[in-house]
Amino acid sequence: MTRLVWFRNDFRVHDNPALMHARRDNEEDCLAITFVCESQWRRHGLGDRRINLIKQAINGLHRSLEKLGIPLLVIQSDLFKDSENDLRHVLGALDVSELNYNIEYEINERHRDISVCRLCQEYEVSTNKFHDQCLLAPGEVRTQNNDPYRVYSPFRRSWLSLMQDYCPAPLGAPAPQASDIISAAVSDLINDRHALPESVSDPLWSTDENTAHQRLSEFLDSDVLRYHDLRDLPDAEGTSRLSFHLALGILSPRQCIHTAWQRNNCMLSGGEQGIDTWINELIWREFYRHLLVAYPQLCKHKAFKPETEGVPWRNNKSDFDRWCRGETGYPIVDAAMKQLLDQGWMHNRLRMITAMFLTKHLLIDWRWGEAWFFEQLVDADLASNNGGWQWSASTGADGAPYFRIFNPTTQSEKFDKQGLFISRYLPELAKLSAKSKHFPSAGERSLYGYCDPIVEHKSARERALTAFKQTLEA
DNA sequence: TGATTGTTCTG
DNA sequence: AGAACAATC
Repeated sequence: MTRLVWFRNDFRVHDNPALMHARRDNEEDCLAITFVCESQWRRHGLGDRRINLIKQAINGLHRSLEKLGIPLLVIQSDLFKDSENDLRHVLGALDVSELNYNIEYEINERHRDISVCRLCQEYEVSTNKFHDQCLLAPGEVRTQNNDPYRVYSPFRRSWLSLMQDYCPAPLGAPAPQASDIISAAVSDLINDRHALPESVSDPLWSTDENTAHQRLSEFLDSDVLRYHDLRDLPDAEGTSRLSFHLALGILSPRQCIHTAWQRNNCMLSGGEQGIDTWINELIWREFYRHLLVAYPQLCKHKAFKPETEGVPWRNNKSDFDRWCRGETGYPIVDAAMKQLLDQGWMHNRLRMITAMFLTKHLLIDWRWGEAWFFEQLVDADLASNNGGWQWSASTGADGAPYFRIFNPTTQSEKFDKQGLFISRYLPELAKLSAKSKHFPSAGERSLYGYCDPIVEHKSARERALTAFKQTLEA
């Protein structure tokens, strides 16, 4: 009998509940399986860069599993429904006892899993599902009324009290599997396949699990102490940059929080300020996942607040394109958008500034921006991306009130005081004084070849206020 | 996890 | 004039 462990968005061998369960003893052999559903991923909006990185992560996983004596069957399936057929063939070819996997919470993924479980029933294969994306599974954190939380602060309070200032230790990696346990059928199946072609590695984003562990310890050994003070400064590299590893499951949130908890004198809050603040960000991550599960409309391009569906978005394609390319004439916005294109990543403060600029100053539907970020980001994650966008657009559960509109120039002066980040991505402005970099004069723009502002701040702000006000207070 | 505007208080 | 504050968006 063979146990399957299905890797989906958890490309790691450490702290992987499904993998550990499949290797709980040596009674049966264990085969890892994963499906490369490129068309499905594109349909979900992932871009080239991220898809390439997933393939790289799969190849890395392949090598890690090899060291553990666990073969990985990589199947290229196109769409989810194709992967179901492909799984059927595997179940037909092998004597499978069980299928183990860690749960994905997005709607298409859940539907796929429902039909896969049905398929397993047909073949008398038991299915074991595990929560690995949150420390407290979605649904476990509820108000006294037994409702899901809609507001962050009370969610956080409740989350912390349920955790009781404790964080369970990560699971580690399973013991290696002896090669003689592997059944002939599995060997035949594996030998029949060719591996996923090695993709070009991305110098900025390592998919290697051990490198991620190193970065985590490094961050929590020193950088985190300045996290509270530096995390809002895009030029400072004050953030962990671990969102990518979390998004692909190269790291688990438990590994992150447990390491932080240890460094924080075994506290989840009320300890060192930097560590507290970082853990708080990870609780935001849990919050958005819990929301996604509690409110399925979030998976279907719906606003959390239905009344905001009436906002008269302008949806001007050429304005949108200028925003995407970083040609709005607001330096902090443009530098940020160029960082996204350059790195497949954007600093969190800049995500808020650019998102608010698109939805408020340009009055363009948050879904356009959400899709662009999702395509470009190496850390693209439906729950967090949607949560952030709906926060900025004031359509979300616990969003910014619609009248809280960032002034991009003020944000720039506050968080990029010397204009160093702006200079990094807009070298044409390098010669300007720090003061001018935040918003160059008309003369300075034409002198250095920088475009004119796409909208005038004050009138754009008023346009957005009016649009929201008429919609929400009608 | 704001910004703006108008008012009062300070020097 | 400019800080400090409150009301409003």
